[in-house]
Amino acid sequence: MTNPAPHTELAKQYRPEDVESQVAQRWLDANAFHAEPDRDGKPYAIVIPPPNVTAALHMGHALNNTLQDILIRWHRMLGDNAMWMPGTDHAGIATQTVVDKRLQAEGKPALKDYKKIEADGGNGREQFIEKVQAWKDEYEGVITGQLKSMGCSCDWERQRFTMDPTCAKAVREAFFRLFKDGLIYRGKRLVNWDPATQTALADDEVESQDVDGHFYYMKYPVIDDNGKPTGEHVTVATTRPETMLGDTAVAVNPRDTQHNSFIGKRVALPIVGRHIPIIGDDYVVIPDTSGGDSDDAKARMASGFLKVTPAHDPNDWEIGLRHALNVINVMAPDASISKDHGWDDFDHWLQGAAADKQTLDALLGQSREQARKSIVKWFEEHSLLEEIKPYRHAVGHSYRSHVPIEPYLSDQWYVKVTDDRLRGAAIDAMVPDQRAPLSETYQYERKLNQEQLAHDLPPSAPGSAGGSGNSGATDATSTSNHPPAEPGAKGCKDQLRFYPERYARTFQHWHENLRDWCISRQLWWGHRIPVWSYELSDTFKQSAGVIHTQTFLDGYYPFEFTDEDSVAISLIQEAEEKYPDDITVRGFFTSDVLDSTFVKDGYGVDSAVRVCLRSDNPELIKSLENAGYVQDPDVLDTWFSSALWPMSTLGWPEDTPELQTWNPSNVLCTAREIITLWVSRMVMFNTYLHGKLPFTDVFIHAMIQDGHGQKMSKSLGNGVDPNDIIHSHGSDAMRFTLTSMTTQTQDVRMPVDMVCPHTGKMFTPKFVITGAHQSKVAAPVQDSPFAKGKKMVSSFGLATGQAKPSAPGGDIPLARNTSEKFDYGRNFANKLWNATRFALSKIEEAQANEAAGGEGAPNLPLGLADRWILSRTARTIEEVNTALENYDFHNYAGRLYQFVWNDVCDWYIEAVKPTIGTAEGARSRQVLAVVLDVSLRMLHPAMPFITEKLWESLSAVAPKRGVRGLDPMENELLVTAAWPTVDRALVDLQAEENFERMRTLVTMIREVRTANKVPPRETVDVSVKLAKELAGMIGTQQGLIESLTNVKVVAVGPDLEKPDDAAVIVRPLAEVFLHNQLDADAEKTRLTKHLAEVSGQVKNLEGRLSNEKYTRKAPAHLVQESRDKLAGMIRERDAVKKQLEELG
RNA sequence: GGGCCAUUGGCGCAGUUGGCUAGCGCGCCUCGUUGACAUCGAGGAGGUCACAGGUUCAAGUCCUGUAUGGCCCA
Repeated sequence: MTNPAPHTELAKQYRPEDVESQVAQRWLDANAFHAEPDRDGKPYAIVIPPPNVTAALHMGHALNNTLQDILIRWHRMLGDNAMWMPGTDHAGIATQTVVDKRLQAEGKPALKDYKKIEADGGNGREQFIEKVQAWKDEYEGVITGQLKSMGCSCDWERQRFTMDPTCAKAVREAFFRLFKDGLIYRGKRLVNWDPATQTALADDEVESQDVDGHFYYMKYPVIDDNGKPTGEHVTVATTRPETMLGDTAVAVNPRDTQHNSFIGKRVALPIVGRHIPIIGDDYVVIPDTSGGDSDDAKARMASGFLKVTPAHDPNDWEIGLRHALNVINVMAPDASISKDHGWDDFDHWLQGAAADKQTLDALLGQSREQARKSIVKWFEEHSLLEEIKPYRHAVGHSYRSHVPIEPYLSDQWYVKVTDDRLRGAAIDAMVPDQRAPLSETYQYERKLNQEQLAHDLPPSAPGSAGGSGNSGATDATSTSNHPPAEPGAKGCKDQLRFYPERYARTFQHWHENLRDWCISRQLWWGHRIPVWSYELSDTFKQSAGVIHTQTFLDGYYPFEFTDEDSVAISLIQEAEEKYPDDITVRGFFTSDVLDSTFVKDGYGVDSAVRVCLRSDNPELIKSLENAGYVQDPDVLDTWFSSALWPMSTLGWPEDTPELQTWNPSNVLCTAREIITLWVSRMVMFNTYLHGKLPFTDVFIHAMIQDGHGQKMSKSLGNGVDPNDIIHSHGSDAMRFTLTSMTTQTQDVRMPVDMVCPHTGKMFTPKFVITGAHQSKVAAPVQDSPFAKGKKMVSSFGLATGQAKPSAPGGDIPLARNTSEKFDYGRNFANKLWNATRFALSKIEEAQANEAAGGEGAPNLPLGLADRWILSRTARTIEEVNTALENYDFHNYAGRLYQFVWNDVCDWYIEAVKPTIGTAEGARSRQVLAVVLDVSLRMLHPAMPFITEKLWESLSAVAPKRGVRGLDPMENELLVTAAWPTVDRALVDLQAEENFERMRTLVTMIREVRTANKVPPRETVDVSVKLAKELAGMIGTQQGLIESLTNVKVVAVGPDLEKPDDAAVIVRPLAEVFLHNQLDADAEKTRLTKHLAEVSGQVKNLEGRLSNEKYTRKAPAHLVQESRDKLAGMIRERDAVKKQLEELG
């Protein structure tokens, strides 16, 4: 043992700041967190949910990582080969936005300036990415520092970042394989478009918010075959009048008897002049006045006529597909009205009678909000506006920029997650007892998909990873030295289990209702899509009839190529021969043309040759680019790389020892919002690409809310930095409190207080209401309640930029947050500290006496208290194990809290205090040492710093604890010491029972003393009346009872008479007489109350037992229990009654 | 609209397959500091378990409905 640290070094109070860095250094020096695949022990792995590099961690992360650390430390102590993979996520859109905002705030060139540089042929993209990279480096450092301060025992040597070369390689390979297998496609579809950041978003990046809007009722004139108005009108109802510019039909429900006669007629679109058909479609809501459902708000709002704008509404898009309608996009990417992004018939209809060129010209360039006003005004002025009704409805908003999403027609890349090889595998991966019966819709879709796959794929490898896709010519060669996946991912079936299990339903439901995943993002920060495209010439397009998506391919066309087309195509054919493993092509000249996913799925057609490269081959890329191929400018959705995290961090696609050892990992710890975003995708990718699950258990923990029940968020600045809590309470206190607060059902509400930077004192800040959600947050600037006139900035002020703090020590510094919730953990840490300090002092004292010629430790028998606490220890180990096995962290912490504080400190230490320093206390010293040792070991995963420190001291003072079954293996550091094992032989029912009796007597005596106002320091006489068979046992514990209650027990027995002037306390166990201490009034009050209680109980029990049904039907042992209890209660009642009578 | 969850002393929460006098922490009241700890110790007060029905010998726990709040998905 180096540097033994005797108890004398231990301060009177636990001061975390003195201990944490010192202990952390010892772990570091021992490289205690590092694991190697070839080490002994069962593999156990956790991959960290990589925090975004957008900002520092908050309490939610602190909880998340504490729980992972508990599991990892526990398994490390169990002797498993435990590895916790750390790292961070690049968080594409979030980080790009944050950096752009900061650059703007600092008045430096920002994103739009770099975009201009790029557009002008400069390296703007590269320059901007450098800025983001710098931000990433900064925050990666901050986050790593926070995790280390928290004591997270990550394998830091293995730390990864989702965009580092290792992860990038995995992303590249995954994209290539999915592309090759036909699971990635390019489609022209409506996407969720964020006009502010000008990128597509996935469905789950859209938040729906209720908005007060209106229903507008606009009249369109009906025309005859010659385009002449018939004088009739149809009234369409819409919440978005501005999209009427792109209307290509009006729809009526064929079952709507009042309106279906219009089907087949045509209307002239006002302002635009376009002639559009009136079609019949079931989707249209029948108005309540026309027989529709009057309980349906939509039926009450409906007019019977639906304007159909396929380019600007998802439902209309579907209708458009069903009726082969034209798709007219009337907006630019910034959601302003534009004729340059797919409004191809703009000029065509200008001649029409209904067109209003002047208005149209004015509309161009207007924002969607302005355009709405202009168009409504126009309809009003032309008497075509029938009505406006208020209507509150849900509108999708960007989770990042918070502006309303525009459904926008654009070309994007998709992962075909609806393929049975992905979502089917994810559902099959669930353990059967958590899998509900599949929905009928899903079963139907699945059957169709499986039939299609059986047709498309070679029968030898159904659904196999790395199997060939649905195009013939280019996929024939699919061999490589990469790890083979198990066919059909059979090894993944029935393995995935959720804790708590109700989240399995969320997982399943999500998959059954899945839509394909849009993975391209029009951003710069992220993994660039490894596809080079050659846009085929107009000559080709026209020959193929592929001018715009409104025309679907439905037959053969005489293709015509230009010379450039031919060069581009032959280059690919040569490259495919030269690099058969590393290149995959999709496009019109391959067999795709006959067997195209795009056409078959009705997603439109493609007009380019698209080449995916497995890796960057500079020579090949150069020749591609010379031939006119251009790399896709987009990057991948962040979750694409996150989905590979459990594989990429371990070196996939290389078949590394790490991958073999730790994939699948054992458990993923996360919050429930992540189930759909991340858990699902990891399961699909790991299963498909590697034939294994990413993890077998998913533990979903609570979310941390602020004191007002609001989610902690970066934008609200109501998140609490773990370092603030570590500063005010210490890391262990934070960890232990968080662990205790996490139950299986409830989210955690944590009132946040502030620390005044001028005085160091805590106070509750002033709150203000802010933002769209009316959130309650700490006002940006706060007055110090302690130092008059002094001010400070809140974290909300900082996060929103509403206030700028001065440097620490300045006029208006930033205030740290804190919460008195953490007092719980701090107090507990202090208790543990002092209990150990006490034990060590006693052991050292005794050792000093022995050295000075005192007695050696004799082979004394264990006393009652010793036997009791050892029994409790054995039980506690069992209970703690069970709790941890079930991810029941609340009970893990709770049991240990109770054990250490109530059992060890309140009773065991108090019981042995009089003797522990003497020769007869030698065994108790050993027992205390062992009990503390076990406590420290079990608490270590939750409170690593303090336990490591105390264990060091304990080992220095008492290297051998000397209790059979619980002695530790020799080890220098607690972090790698063995987890305690249970010795059932230590469970001692007799000792538990007798100690419990002793404890009851002590409590009785204390109670009657207090009730009769006996000063604590006064030693008084008591006598105890109790059953003969118990008298002997109590007699042996007499000294213990006396020392714990400061009394003199003068008599014990069954036949004692109450002395005159004695106060009495009665329980089923015994009657205790407190001599010469009667406070008659107090006694009367107390006993009267007691009598009422006991009488009530007696009545209750008599009632129960007189019920014949109860005695017949209830289990016999319960009936007997009731009888015994009743007998005791009656004795108790009679004794109390008698005493009351004597008092008069 | 669909799904999930919650409602237990002033506050924050436990309460396993129905079965000991419904627990814990904070707060509150009374008392207590020369040796582990005042970040403490001893004792105490405080709850018709949201509401209404039902099942059962027995309901905080199971079932149905209602109310309120939260989250997720449309």
